[in-house]
Amino acid sequence: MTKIINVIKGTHDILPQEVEQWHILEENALNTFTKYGYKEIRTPIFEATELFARGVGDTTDIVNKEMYTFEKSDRSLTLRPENTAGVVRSYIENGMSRLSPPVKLWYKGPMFRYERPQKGRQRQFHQVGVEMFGVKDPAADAEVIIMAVDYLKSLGLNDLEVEINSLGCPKCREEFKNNLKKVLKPEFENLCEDCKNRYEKNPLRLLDCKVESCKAIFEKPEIQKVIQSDFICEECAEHFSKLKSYLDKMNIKYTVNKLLVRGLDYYNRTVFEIKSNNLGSQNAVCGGGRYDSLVKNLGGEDTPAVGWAMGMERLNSLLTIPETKKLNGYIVSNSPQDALELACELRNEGYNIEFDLSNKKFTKQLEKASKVADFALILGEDEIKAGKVSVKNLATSEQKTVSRQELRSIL
RNA sequence: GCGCCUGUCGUCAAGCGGUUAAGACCUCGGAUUGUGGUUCCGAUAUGCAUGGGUUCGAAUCCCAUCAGGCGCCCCA
Repeated sequence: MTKIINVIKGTHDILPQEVEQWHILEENALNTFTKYGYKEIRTPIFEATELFARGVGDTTDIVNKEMYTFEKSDRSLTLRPENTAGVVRSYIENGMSRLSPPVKLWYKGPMFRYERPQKGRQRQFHQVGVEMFGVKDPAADAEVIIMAVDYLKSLGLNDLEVEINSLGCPKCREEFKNNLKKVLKPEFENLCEDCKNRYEKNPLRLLDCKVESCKAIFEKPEIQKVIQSDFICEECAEHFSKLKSYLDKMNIKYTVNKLLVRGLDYYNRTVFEIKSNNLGSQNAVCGGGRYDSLVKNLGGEDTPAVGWAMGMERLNSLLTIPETKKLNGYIVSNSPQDALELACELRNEGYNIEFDLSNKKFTKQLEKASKVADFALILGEDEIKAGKVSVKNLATSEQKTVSRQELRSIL
């Protein structure tokens, strides 16, 4: 037997029985984001590798080990691992800084990361996300978070936890990093391998380590003192406290998590995640924050921005599978020509109609009809002769023989 | 990239060294030549992820590869 070809590791088919859920995610996204004045943007699935190296940051895991990069005509191209860099590129390239701020954009689509697949993590996955450009005020941060919660509510997801934190600006963060490194230096040799790595790469992440011996080290008073200190500068602190008060006023429940640090380099000040307890270890459905220097770093005008992305597969696994919709009618007939005629006629008027194309036995056709449709439209010899059709309600077994015009009032 | 666990029909599975590889659902056919959803019969794995090895004998034991699950890292 010829060998079959399988899907690539970390990718999967979205089968017909699952696709209805995706429609729900997409329709609710369009409706919710439109309410807030967002417009959809669709950017290419691959971009210049440099965009991600400069945009996402070349010290990040995403850029260092997770990108699908290939060469074509002497160019280095990469399948997008996330879409913020692409949207920013488009914002700059299309002169959107000339539009009156805020510029509000949303997107959905596949992203690619070369990672070890597990639940809630695949190599090709889908994100829906939003980006708002041009507003420095924390009202923007608040609105974006509120919209995320609103969207999740529209999907029936009410009990998710919103966590927020402030990373400060590059300047105050640098100071904190240095203090942290200084106080941890004597303990460096006692840290786990991962933490030794993080010490150089991203000291903020150290605090989140799950290894017991590391946790014990962090408990030491002189280290706790640094961790607990409010390292962010006055301006950043004000931004953060305004955000909190906006959220309070809008009755958005959240917790401040000082250990919340996002792995993408472009974030500053506000970062947030929305988590679920039903997702295993990949428990964040939504992640985002402010990235005030990204537009400038990619060659645009200095433009503040804030946004988030949600993993659609993760959202999906939290939703209950909707029942598949039944057809309006299934035509039962041994005359394919008449069945086809009636089917086309009704379909043109917007009805969902199917009929048997292989001329199966009457009982088989009716059995099929009962499974997939609300009504059986029986078009036998007698009906054809009389120019009528017998309509059977498959839930109640009621059956009437009617003219084709009368049919519309029943369906 | 690392650690632990798993892999039997389209799906869910029983089997744990010698069986004709259970069973259920789905699908298809029949009982039922124009009346379904109930019922009853029947069909459907020369095969146990793939490749090696151990053994008189392997779905069952061992090794490798591939794939999946969980955790770490990281992230949506």
